[in-house]
Amino acid sequence: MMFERVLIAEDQESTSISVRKTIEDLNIEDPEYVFYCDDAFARIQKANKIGQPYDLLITDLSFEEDHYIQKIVDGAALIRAAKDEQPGLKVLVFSAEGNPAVIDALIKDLGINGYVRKARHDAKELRLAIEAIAKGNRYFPAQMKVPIKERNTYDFTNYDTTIIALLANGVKQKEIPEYLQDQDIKPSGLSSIEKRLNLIRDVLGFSTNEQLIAYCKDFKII
Amino acid sequence: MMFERVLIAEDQESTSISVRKTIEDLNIEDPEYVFYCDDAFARIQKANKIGQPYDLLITDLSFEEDHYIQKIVDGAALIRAAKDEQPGLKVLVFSAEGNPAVIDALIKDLGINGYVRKARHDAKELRLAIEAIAKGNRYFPAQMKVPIKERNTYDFTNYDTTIIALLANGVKQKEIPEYLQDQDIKPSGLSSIEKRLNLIRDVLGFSTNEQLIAYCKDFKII
DNA sequence: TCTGGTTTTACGGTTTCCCGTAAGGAATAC
DNA sequence: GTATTCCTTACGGGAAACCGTAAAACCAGA
Repeated sequence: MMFERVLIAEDQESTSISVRKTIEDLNIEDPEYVFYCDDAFARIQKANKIGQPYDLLITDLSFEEDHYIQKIVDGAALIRAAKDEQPGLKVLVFSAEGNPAVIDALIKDLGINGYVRKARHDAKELRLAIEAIAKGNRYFPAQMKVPIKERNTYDFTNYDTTIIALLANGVKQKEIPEYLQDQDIKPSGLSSIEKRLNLIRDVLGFSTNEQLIAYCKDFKII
Repeated sequence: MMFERVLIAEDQESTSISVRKTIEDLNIEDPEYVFYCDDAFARIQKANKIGQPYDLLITDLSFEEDHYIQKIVDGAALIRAAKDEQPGLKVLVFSAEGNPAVIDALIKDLGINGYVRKARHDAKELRLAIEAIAKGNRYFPAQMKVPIKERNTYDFTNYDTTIIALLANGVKQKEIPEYLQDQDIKPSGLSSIEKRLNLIRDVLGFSTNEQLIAYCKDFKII
């Protein structure tokens, strides 16, 4: 039982065209497509109201900002809003993001039904993913089963990222307490900050703050 | 006078499909396409040898690594190799990369003829760019004229990036001299390293190494 | 080979960071 | 109320980074 009503949220025109083509190759007529998250949500909302809800949302994760100010600025927020409006909506994420932690979070927190990485055989994969989801299955890249072990998992709290972001902005460690006090963030003592950084470095096996910053940039933690 | 022989180097299948479609819409028959840089270079080389060189190369910048080990691993290297083989070859870069410094380097160092950013209206832009290049013009995003001023331009040498990469890997500053000696990189004195870092931070207006690492990660210098 | 200039290195003082220990404070249990 | 525990902060010694200065090495050209 193939889908009938599909919505594509993807800001890159060229990618959007390809996705549409893949959909049409599956004999799904008139896939709808939008370039902004806000538009996507508006359509989902309206379709749901008039009793003709979408069967599947295919969405990118990162959307470029431009002069049209948007309420929903990325795919994760769109999925959250969409599921809120229509909990049963199937969601397939199509993104270049390769960080397992990010994908894992989407699966766990947002309950997405599939993930296809923009990569060498993405068009073929997209087709397989849609077919799988149509059958009630889920579709995730094969590597997804492995990487859970290899993660030196440390859950960065808001507190952690605040401190690390300050360091990355050139604030010296001993100046951080005043910054935290300004924003009423506790603990603000220099010792607490030192301890925290020490803990993080220790858990991740790092020896310097420089290494930590590099890591956080690589994994988009800051 | 439109192009006759076009080669597309793009590893994302979905994007490749769209680019081909755009080409065909311009009445260019049988655009060739490859998913690996090495394949692209091999075709350019062969075509040149038999006296039927390509008119235009459309290439991405970043190519995903997989189990096929490649000699040429990114678009910049491909362009360099291609221009070496066939200096007159027109090159259009089609990439998600938005950093003006990167694009500028391509224009200055590699003499590319056009750049289209993977973004909201990229398919339309791609068409315009191809038409412009076919007429002997160049095509670059409108914003390209502005950002030259806003750059705190510092030209990172190999030496600089080596040091910074070591820092980002957790090597302590005072340990760096031995690393450099192992690789016969001079100067290797701790003082020289300190001076160099001091200079870089100074030019860019940074106060800490952490800030420098963050910057280098953001701009893909390391 | 000498000389002038540049680059590299060595050295010291100061600041910052690192890290262990202990003192202070707040919340909870008894 | 006070004991216990947990979290936060203060302190101090040692290591590393920072930064200016001066000595040493290097490298032209005469």
